[in-house]
Amino acid sequence: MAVELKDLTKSEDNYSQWYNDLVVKAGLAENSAVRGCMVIKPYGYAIWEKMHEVLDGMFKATGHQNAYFPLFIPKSFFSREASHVEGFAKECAVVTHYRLKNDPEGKGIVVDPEARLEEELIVRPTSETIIWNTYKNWITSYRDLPILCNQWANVVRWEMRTRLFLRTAEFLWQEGHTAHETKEEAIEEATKMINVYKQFAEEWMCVPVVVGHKSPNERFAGAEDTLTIEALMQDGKALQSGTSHFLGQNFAKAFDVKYANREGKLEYVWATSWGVSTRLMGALIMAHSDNNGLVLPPKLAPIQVVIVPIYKGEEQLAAARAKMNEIADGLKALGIRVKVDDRDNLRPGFKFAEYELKGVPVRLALGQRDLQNGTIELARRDTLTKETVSQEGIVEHIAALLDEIQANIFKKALDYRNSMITKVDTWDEFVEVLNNKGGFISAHWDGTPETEQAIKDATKATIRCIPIDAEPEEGKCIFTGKPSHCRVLFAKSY
RNA sequence: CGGGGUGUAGCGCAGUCCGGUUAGCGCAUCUGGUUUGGGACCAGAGGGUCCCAGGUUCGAAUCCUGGUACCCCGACCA
Repeated sequence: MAVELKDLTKSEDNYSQWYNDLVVKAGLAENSAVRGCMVIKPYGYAIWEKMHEVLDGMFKATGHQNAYFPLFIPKSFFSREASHVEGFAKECAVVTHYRLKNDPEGKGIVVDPEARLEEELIVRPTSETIIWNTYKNWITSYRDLPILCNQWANVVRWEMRTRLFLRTAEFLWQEGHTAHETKEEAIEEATKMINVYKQFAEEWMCVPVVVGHKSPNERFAGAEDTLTIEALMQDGKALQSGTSHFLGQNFAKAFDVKYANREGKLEYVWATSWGVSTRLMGALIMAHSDNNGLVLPPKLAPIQVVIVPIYKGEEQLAAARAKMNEIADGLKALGIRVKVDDRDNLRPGFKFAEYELKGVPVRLALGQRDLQNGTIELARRDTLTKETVSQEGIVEHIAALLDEIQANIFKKALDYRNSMITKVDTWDEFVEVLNNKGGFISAHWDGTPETEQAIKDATKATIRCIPIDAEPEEGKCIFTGKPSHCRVLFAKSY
């Protein structure tokens, strides 16, 4: 296998090449034969599957139910909400025909021109329109509300430029779509779900995030307010990792979804939508990985503990195997995901390197010495340290250690992130920090889209969010000098 | 869509400028043996429409024309 990652020089141009290399070599995913799409390999999918399972549990615990809506959306649905169509029109895959046939000139298979659809179908880039067209039939009275649905699905966005996990033409996600009686209830729902995402990112992925509002420029097409969780990658760029939108009555009006309220009057319903995608995989990889490969938080690692035997000959292998299985059984009894790697054709050093590349949190190595002394070698992926410990109580020790590793990975990411939030008050400082340090820049902004655009044009930095817990503070916009009432976070982003 | 780069064995590449035996190297694979506490070694074997099409030539991986795919940078991107 001879895997060697290119040197990780953070915040250099080759960071994305390094990331790409890592994703492929760690066996997570690769580019597919279809432009801009990716193949998620079993190891990568196992991580996603775990994320899916945990998030799904969190959605259900907050009263949501899963449902499924069509992949294809009639073109006409799309144009009902003006800003929505404007936001997505440029990146839609369109189905125009429904049949192929043999080329009469013998050049293989061609699209049958006779089989043109009367109305083209859009491959969903997001499902608001088809879902609201459906909700219309489900809602007549306040007694039908709220509707709290979530969909796990794939969507397609024909982006001009793609990156594994971060921006692929097709990606997996979940999208929650809820309908409510009142504005307050919808806002509360949108807030609740962004906090679910924050909790998931921090407690499961060990990725600290800032919760905040998007500026109007960055808002979802069709939303009145977009809440976001913003994470920081190791090269100092921000990654929008999940969003929750308060849609107001925009889609209800576009699809004419009214309900009879408690006074018997017809009103439009209030809506939210919220989603996270396989982009979270990119966040997980870019937030923690080092030059030896992935560093996975124990809670999401498909393999939490791997046991590698060191032996000479069949007899020693058999002896090691017996002890390894005993320890593995003990770990499994505590619900720990453990793998015994007794492959006979690979040497220990190779296996060590391989599991480091794959980010396995804890590695045990068991050899003759250990069998004689009742010890075992224990290596941590997060700190790359190893020690020889007693086999006595090893199972409990590891159970506690996994929690410690989880906490340590988060702390490391949090310390880094906090060290990369820089307050600046002048334009010169802003440019200086942006070019030399990166990360989030906390600065005053006059609140206008024009200024945000001008800053973006000048520096490529955008407002990542207006933090939800931002303290009111009087100041002057770093670009125009006009008055501002709170700081916002700027960064370059993926 | 612009700028740059690359298509040669499963993977990574050399060879291309300056055309010339049977297209080569490393890794991986298979066989046999020795190994095994940080990416093993020896011996042998298998594996190729040199991205595609056309052209020039006695002869093309190499030169010419056209096409195509992928990668990086930009533009673009709730």
